[in-house]
Amino acid sequence: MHHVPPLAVRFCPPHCSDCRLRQTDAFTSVTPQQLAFIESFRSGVLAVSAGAAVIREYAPNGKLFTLYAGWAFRYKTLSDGRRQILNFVLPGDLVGLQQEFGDSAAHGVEAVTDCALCVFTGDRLWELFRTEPRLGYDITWLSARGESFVDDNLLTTGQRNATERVAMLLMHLYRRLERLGLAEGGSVPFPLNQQHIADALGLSLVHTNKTLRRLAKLGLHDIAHGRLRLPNPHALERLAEYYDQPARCVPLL
Amino acid sequence: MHHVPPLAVRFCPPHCSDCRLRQTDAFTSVTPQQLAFIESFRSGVLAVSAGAAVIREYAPNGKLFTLYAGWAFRYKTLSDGRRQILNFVLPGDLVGLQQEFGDSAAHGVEAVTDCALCVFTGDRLWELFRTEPRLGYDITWLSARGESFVDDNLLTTGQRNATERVAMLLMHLYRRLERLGLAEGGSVPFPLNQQHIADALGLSLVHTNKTLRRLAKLGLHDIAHGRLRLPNPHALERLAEYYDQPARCVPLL
DNA sequence: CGGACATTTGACAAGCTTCAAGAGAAGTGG
DNA sequence: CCACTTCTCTTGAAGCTTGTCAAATGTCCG
Repeated sequence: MHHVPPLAVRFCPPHCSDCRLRQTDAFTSVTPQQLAFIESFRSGVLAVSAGAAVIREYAPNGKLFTLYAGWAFRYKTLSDGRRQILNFVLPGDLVGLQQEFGDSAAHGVEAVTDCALCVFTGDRLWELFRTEPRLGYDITWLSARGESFVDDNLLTTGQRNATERVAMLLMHLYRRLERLGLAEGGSVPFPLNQQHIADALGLSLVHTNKTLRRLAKLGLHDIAHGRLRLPNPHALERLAEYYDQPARCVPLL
Repeated sequence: MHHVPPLAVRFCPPHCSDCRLRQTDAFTSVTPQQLAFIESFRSGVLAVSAGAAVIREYAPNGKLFTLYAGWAFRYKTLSDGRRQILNFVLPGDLVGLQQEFGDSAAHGVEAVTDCALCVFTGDRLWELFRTEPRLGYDITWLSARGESFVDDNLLTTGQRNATERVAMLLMHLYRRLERLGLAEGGSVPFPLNQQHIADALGLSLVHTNKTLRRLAKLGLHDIAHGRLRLPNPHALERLAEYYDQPARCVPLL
C-alpha cells in the first residue's frame, strides 16, 4: 500500500528543456541561452533512496544540488545524537551553497522519500557568475529565500509553544506544496513521520504526538495514507500567526 | 562612566579607501576597480542611535547596509510581543538582502549601540552582478555565511539546554569579535543586556539570568563594564560543543 | 506469522516560565 | 550634589509546559 511514484518522476530528464518543474508556473522562465548554460553546468543526476544521505554532515563534497523530485531535509546534529532539522527541501530547492562557501561547520542533507536531484559542481560556480550574471543573481535570490525559511523556523522554535509550532509547520508545508501544484483534492503529499516533525520543531517525539493528536481532534488537520489535509486552514493560520505570502515565481537552477 | 567610542569610529569615512575595516586582515582585499565600484554603489551613510531601528519589521525599504561600527541585531516578533533575535550583526556584516529578495515576511534590524552604516540601494544590485560579477559572488558568499549563522542558532535553540545555549552564545560572539581584532587584554566589548541574550536564545529573562550566574560562579565567564572575559574558553567550548573555525578572510561590501 | 518500526497513551520528573519583590546602577532635574 | 525615576540585574517560590520512561497498539513487509 506504500505510495510508489511512477518511475518517470523519479529521475531527472536528460535535457533541462524537458524538466517537469520548468513546465509549471511556479518557476521563472529562462532564455534558451541560460537554459543551455544550466544544462552544461549540470554535471550529472543523482537518485537517492529514502533515508539515505545526499550530503553527509561534516563531509561536504563541494557539490550543489537542485531537488527534482521527492522530499529531503537539511539538518545538524550534536555529538549525543540530538538532531535539528533546519528546513525541508522540496522540488526546485537548491542545496549545498553553504558547503561551497560557509565558514560554519556544514550541515547534512538526508532524503525523506526517494529523491531525484540534478548535480552541479561547485568549482564552476565562479564561471557561472562571470558568464551568466543573471543566474548568479538568481542563486543569491535562492540563498536569501533559504535564509528566510530558517529565520522563520528560528522564530518558531525559539518563541512559539508546541501547539503553535505544529500549526506553523503544517501550514508552511501545505502552502509550499500547494504552490508547486502538488495539492490534489484538498490534500498534499506528506511523507514525514512524527520524528521528523519533532526534530524540526525542537520537541520530543512524545510531546509532538500528543500535540498532533490534540490538533487532529479539533479538526485542524488530518494526516492519513501519506497525505495531509487541512479542513480549517484559517484557524490553523491564526493559531500559528502564519501570514500567507503572495504566490511568486522563484528561480530554478 | 559610559563608554563613548571616539567620534572617528562612529561615522563611515567619505572614501572606502579609508575604511578602517579594510585595513584589518579580517577582510578580503579588492582591486582598485572593485573599490571604486563599491564606492559608487554606496548611496550614503547612516548613523543610528542605540535602541533605534535600522530596518523596521514589516517595512522593508529596499536598502542594503554594511555595518561599519557598533552592534545591531536582526529579529522577528509575534503579535503579542514575543521577540526572537535571529543573529547579531557585527562590523563588516551585510544586512538587508532578504528585504530585497525573500518572499517571507521581513525581519527588523535594531541597533544595540550607536551604529554607523554604509547604505546601498537595492535597485542597483542587478547592475552590480552584471558589471562586477566578483562582487556578486561575494554577496552570495556573505548570504550563505549569514544562513550558516542562523542554522547554528536554530540548532542551539532547538536542541541545546539553557546552559549549553548561553555557553554557545558567549563563545560564538567572543570568537567573532576576536577575529575582528576587537579583543584587548583578554576581553571583548559586550554591550548586550540579559534581555538581548534571552531573546536570542529563546529563554525567559529570569532563567537566562540564573544560567548566567551559574556559569559565572563556575568561573566560565565574566561580564563587567561592558566587556566580556572568558577565563576558561576550552571548558565553555566543550559545554557548548563549539567547534572553532579556522580564521578566514570574509568579503566586505 | 513474525519482526521491525511508527503511533499512541499514561504516569512521573524536570526544566523552564511566570510572578513577585528587592538591590543595584544609571540618567534627570531641582 | 542629592533626591527621584527608570532600567537592569538578582533571587525565591510556585506552577505549567515539556521531557523521560514504559508499555500497549497498530502498521508494514518479508
